[in-house]
Order: sequence, then C-alpha cells, then structure tokens
Amino acid sequence: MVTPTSLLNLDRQLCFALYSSSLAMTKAYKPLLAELGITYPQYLVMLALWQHSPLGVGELGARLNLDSGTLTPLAKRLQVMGLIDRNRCEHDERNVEISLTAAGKLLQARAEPLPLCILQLTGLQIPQLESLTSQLKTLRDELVANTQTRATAANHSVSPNPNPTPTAEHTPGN
Amino acid sequence: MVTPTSLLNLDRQLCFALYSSSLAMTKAYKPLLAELGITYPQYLVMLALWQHSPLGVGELGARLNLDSGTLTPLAKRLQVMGLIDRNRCEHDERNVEISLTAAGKLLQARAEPLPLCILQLTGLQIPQLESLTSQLKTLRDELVANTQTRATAANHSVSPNPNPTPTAEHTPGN
DNA sequence: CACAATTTAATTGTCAACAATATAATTGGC
DNA sequence: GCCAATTATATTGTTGACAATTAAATTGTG
Repeated sequence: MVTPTSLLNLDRQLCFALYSSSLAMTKAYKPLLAELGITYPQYLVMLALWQHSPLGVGELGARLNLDSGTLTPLAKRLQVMGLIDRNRCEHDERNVEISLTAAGKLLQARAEPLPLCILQLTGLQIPQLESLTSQLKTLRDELVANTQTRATAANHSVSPNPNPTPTAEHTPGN
Repeated sequence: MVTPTSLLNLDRQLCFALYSSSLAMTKAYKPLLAELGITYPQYLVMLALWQHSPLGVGELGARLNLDSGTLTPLAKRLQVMGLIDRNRCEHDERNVEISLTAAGKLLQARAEPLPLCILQLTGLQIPQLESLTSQLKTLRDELVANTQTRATAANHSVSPNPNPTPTAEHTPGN
C-alpha cells in the first residue's frame, strides 16, 4: 500500500519535523555532555540553575515546562552527583529549594563552549539560529496557551481555546 | 545567584526551544489522539504505515529516526490493539514486516482532521507552517549528518564531521 | 482555635528513547 | 559445505515525561 500525497504525509508534518529534530539535537549534545557526566535534560536543569539559583521545584518546572514527576528523580540524580543541593524551605516546608553546589557552579565553565560547538553542527548562521529559536518559542507559547492542561484546579488563564483562528474548519486536501 | 546574560541563557538556546516546543506539540496532540486510543509516538508509526505498508522494522526506524529498542515494544502495543500485524519475512527470516490491519487502515479516516485541528492550535498560517517545517527538516538532516553514531560497523557516509564550518572555535562571551 | 480547601512535592505506573548486548539468519571467503 | 563476519531484530537496564494519586504543610473562614 502506497499513499503518496495526503495531509497525513509524514514529511509534511510540523509535528514530526519538531519531534525528529529535537531528538537529533539531543543526540548531537550527547557526546559533548558525556564529557561533563550529565544527560541532556540534566543539562537543561543546570542551564536554568546557572541563570538563577536557588529555584524551587515548581519554579524550575515552570521555566522548563516540566512537572515534579519528571524533576524530582532528575534532581535526585544531580544531587547524588554533587552538582546541586535540595533543601526544604524554612518558612514554607512544602517548598524544596534546589541550589547549585560549588561543583555545580564550576561545571558552568566547562559548559561555556557547548553552544558554539552545537552551532557548528547545525550548519546555521547566527541570524538563522535566532530566527528559528524565536519562531519555536512563539509556537511553544501558542501551543501551551491553546492546550487545556489536566490541572486539578481551574486554569487561571483566560480560557483554554475559545476560538483562536476561525479559519478553515476543513479544506479540500491538496 | 543571578546571571542575566550569557551564551548559556536558557531562553536563547535553540536546543531548549526545540525541546520545549516538541513536548508542547505532544501535549497538544494528546487529547485528540486519546480519542483514537493511541499515543503520539504510536501516531507517528501509523503515519508512516498509512503512507507505505508493509514496512520492515529497520525501514520504519530509518523513516522515523528510531531504533529497534524503541520500535519493537511500541509495535507490540499496536499489535495488541489490533492496528498492525508483525510477521517474519519468508525469504529472510531476520526481517520483520509490519503491516496495517483492516482496523489500522480504517483508523486513517479518523486521523484525517488532526493536522488541521493542530494547525489552529499553532496560530500559524500555512506559509509559516511550511517554512518552519522546512527549516526543521534541514536542521535535523544537518545534525544527523554531523553527529557520529554509535553504530557498530563503519559509518557508510563520507565522514562524521570533518570540519563543516571552520569558524569561531571559541569567542568572547557576550 | 478548628477544619476544609488549597498548595507543593513526592510517589506510582505506563509509555518512550537509547546504549549495550544477545540471538538468530544470512552472506562471503576459502 | 564450513565458518567468520555481517545483518536484522529483540532484550535489558537506565533515564525521561507525564497522568493520577498521595502526603504534608499552609491558608482562609467560621
């Protein structure tokens, strides 16, 4: 069975282009991060902490768009490696503050060259890189705003998806 | 500790924009795919099979950039759901042919509206969508070409990464 | 103060992604 | 034909992502 052209064609899907390029990026980082002894998601957590430390689990999750089910075990591994500390906040024992250790701070210096290493692997020039990054951030924010979350309480945003673009409910396939 | 500007700034990273937008896309698809009873990676496999069935595990992996360690259990779940069949090839018993069942083919009709549903959630117009998709495919292919794989045998491509762009091996941070 | 509602993390279970390894079939010298 | 190398898939173990649930602390209202 061969279906050459359809809106469901794999190579036309933005979703698959996103998915496969994101995985490809992870694989590109892997050998570089292996020298630092961390994985790609762990690197993202370190990026957030290098920018601001300490951060609560919730605040970290808000910046990375990840929940505690992902961050808690991930942070425990970073703690075992000695890169971060995890402590209950004194004034509100519900909060867990995640902070860089001295070793965690020192790792930043070794990570500094990474963005330029990766830039070379992308084949992009700086303006293209910034343009693509900007487009993706816009896309992400739009998707987050228009996707109803499974949160228990009310969404404090205006509305999940009232009717963002009243265009083509259905159009003839190309 | 606050570090306002650095090349390591989280929100400047293409890698994080990719990562977070890809996860956001997965979450956007989730409630729609739940009605079809499949997950997002399962949907990608079905997309590939709707385009061409049967496909060997290896060929499927080549199209999706996934290996057998991911695809084998995923395909088994689709088989249990009755959407695909898995059979050893007669002429080469090493190959496993994955083919759509009648139910798998029927599911395509219910998936047809999805791309347009998602398009609305993205807030993009068609030209922007196609441009972004194209940029991401180019990026993915460049990253794959420049990332040395852990394959046992020799890489049959020219070379992992001889010296694609001999620019800035290191530059002063901004 | 008491207590229900809320907030915050952690836990549990399922599905994924992948390195490393194992298993089985095939191919190519000899 | 025999056997080493190769090819193709499956298995195992680790890390991640997330829904659903649990546990604990805090807040607000009476």
